[in-house]
Amino acid sequence: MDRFVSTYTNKIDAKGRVSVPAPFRAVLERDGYAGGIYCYPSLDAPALDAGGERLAKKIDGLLSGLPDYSDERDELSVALYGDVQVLTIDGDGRIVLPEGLRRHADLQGSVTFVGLGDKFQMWEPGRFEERRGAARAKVQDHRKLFAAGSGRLSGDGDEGARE
Amino acid sequence: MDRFVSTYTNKIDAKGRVSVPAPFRAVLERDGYAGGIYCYPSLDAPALDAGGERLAKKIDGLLSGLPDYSDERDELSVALYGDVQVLTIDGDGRIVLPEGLRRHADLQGSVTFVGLGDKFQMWEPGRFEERRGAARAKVQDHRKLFAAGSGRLSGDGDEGARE
DNA sequence: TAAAGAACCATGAGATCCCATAGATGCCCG
DNA sequence: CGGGCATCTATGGGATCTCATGGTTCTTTA
Repeated sequence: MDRFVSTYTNKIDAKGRVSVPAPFRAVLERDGYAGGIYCYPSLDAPALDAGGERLAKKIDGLLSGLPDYSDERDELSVALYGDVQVLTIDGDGRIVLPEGLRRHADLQGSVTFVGLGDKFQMWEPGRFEERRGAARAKVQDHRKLFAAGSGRLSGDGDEGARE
Repeated sequence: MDRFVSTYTNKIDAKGRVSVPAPFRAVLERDGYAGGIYCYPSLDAPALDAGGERLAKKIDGLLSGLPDYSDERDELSVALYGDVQVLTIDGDGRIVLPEGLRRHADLQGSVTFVGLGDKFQMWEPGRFEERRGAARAKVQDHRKLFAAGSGRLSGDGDEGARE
């Protein structure tokens, strides 16, 4: 199991600490954990993106596709690297969320960790519920496309009882 | 054949544990069991979908068509990965159903496991009977389409029993 | 030296493991 | 052919371990 999966909600304590869900920590270690996780504001959502080495490499990969010194690359570099913070995980599996990041995602009392495969996001729990609803609706819309392609993800419903 | 087949009903004990039917466990092992089964709410039924590595790869496949770091991918990931839970099977072949999943399928005293080939579903026994009845009626209507497998309709029990 | 940050300890709830029982099945050997 | 033994599965309960969380102490630095 080497991907971030599922969602967990943990509390932020008085000092701004939050426990990273244990399953996520396990993934990070397998991912070549180098003392800290990479974290930055999501480009298109009031949330934070985070991940380990694999995520960092992926960002590198995106940039390497663009010519050096191009405007596009500069812009993307700033967008992707500019706001990145390396958060260290303490002995008890907790991170401290810096003020800036917390503000972007509007995090206060607690944080919802959402696995997205090779990275995860941190959301304000209420906001995340909205987003989750939208995401589910979208999956419904696209189900036919999925079904046509690589097979049925979830062909349940009335056919569920077939044998 | 390593497909999930037939239906079984097992009890949920006081701690929320349920035995995964032994034949299903056998299939999971052949499927490259990696420490846990993937489980998520069915999109359009009060049931849970579950499976092993093959199912996980299928989900990966759905997303692999979308570009990294696109809004769309993030959004779909939330629904596809965010709702997934990895349930570990203990030494006695049991899993624990988390509260959220149990609620979606309205599971209380016992669970009906339904094999669907690549994956299986978990239903509240009563609800499943309703579905099964409806499905049978439907199949009767379209009998000719299934002419080749005419004998199978009522033979679920026997069929499933052999492995 | 005061304030901030990092490492360390404490604890309760929940999850996991291990053992015990019982019913069912199949097999061996008489 | 039949009795009994071994096995496997589902299920229950107790012991143990993990994790999230809160608090305290030590370090660093301004």
